[in-house]
Amino acid sequence: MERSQSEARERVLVAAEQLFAQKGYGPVTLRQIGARAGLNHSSLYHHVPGGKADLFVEVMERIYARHRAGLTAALGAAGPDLRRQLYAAARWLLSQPPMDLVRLEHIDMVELAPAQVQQLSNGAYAALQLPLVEVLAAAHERGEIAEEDLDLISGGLVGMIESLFAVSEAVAGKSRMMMAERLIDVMLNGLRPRL
Amino acid sequence: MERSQSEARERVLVAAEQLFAQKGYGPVTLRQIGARAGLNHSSLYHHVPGGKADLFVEVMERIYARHRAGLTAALGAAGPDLRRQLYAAARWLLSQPPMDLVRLEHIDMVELAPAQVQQLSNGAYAALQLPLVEVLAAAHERGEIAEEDLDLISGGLVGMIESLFAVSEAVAGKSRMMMAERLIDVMLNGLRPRL
DNA sequence: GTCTATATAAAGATAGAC
DNA sequence: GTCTATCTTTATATAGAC
Repeated sequence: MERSQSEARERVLVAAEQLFAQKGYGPVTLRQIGARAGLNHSSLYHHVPGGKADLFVEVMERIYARHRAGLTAALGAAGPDLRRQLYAAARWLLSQPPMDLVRLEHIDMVELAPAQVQQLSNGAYAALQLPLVEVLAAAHERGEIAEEDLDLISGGLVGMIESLFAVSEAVAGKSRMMMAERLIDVMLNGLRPRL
Repeated sequence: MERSQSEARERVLVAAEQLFAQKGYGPVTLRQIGARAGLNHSSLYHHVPGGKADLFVEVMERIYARHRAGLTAALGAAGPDLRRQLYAAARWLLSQPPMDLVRLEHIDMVELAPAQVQQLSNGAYAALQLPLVEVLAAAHERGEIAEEDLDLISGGLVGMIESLFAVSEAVAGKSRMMMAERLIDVMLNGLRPRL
């Protein structure tokens, strides 16, 4: 093992994951992470000598890995129908904390070193875009969708679904998943009436 | 005048607007705002006695007012065609700093008092959704769009366009405006081929 | 209106005892 | 591995001179 794969270290990573996913990089303090992991904040440096920034990058990698696995599994379990696949992707994304890639790009990453920024950018693309691009490519080959720029489409879909996290379900009067399904239907069929 | 409408106060509000729009609430310090306004940070309390939180709310109200006016003007100047109207809305949104409503809802607002939260939520809706809902309603009456839930559609459109702020134009190889136009076309016509 | 000086709190990080 | 204690910095906020 290349790192101290202790049980306490795992607790630290889980605690940091919950807090970073919820509030981003800046607002989370090492004392909060330590408290949630049952440790004094100074003990974190034993498990993650690189400090807060290194901890954030490692935790984001874990989040990306889970998203990539979760999205791929959801898409695989949805069967061959594109609409059901996109529903499944939405269900997965809405089951997780918001990724808020705009915040990540414009706020969190500003505080990190360039190499860390590059690492996170690549991870986000592989986790959130690639699985969707694959099913879109298959649908494109079947002639079900016309558009060729699948990166653009997958990004637009993810952005639209994630933006539902800004909507209060109480105010909207329906669940985010219901809203996501209608928006996906619009993306598939278009706002303009079909003849 | 109910407040000290001095020239220095205006400089403070402009400086705060730029910084809050760029980084959100937490990461911005009063010292940064003061420096940009040419004032010691302690002098800010003369112009905004309520401190950082009050300053943020007042500044966000100004941002909302500008968005509402800018969006309405852009839509009006676009003429009667829905596609051109949506293009104009995208051009406006992409000309301004990201609003990042997910961050606002899940991070910034957590640090504010409930009354301030309510005020900001209402302002965001009136600024970003209402102008779009109006043109969508007109198009709906002309029979150009089938979907009835116009709040959902306008929210999805805004979220999709704003999510382009997470995309590097250098990586994508095209401008955000070009991407926005293609996504709007997809929303209008659908991914599925029209016969 | 603006400043200096300061109070108070909390952040990231390190040293060293156990 | 974990702690206490501390260093250093920086944040919001206030008091009071000018």
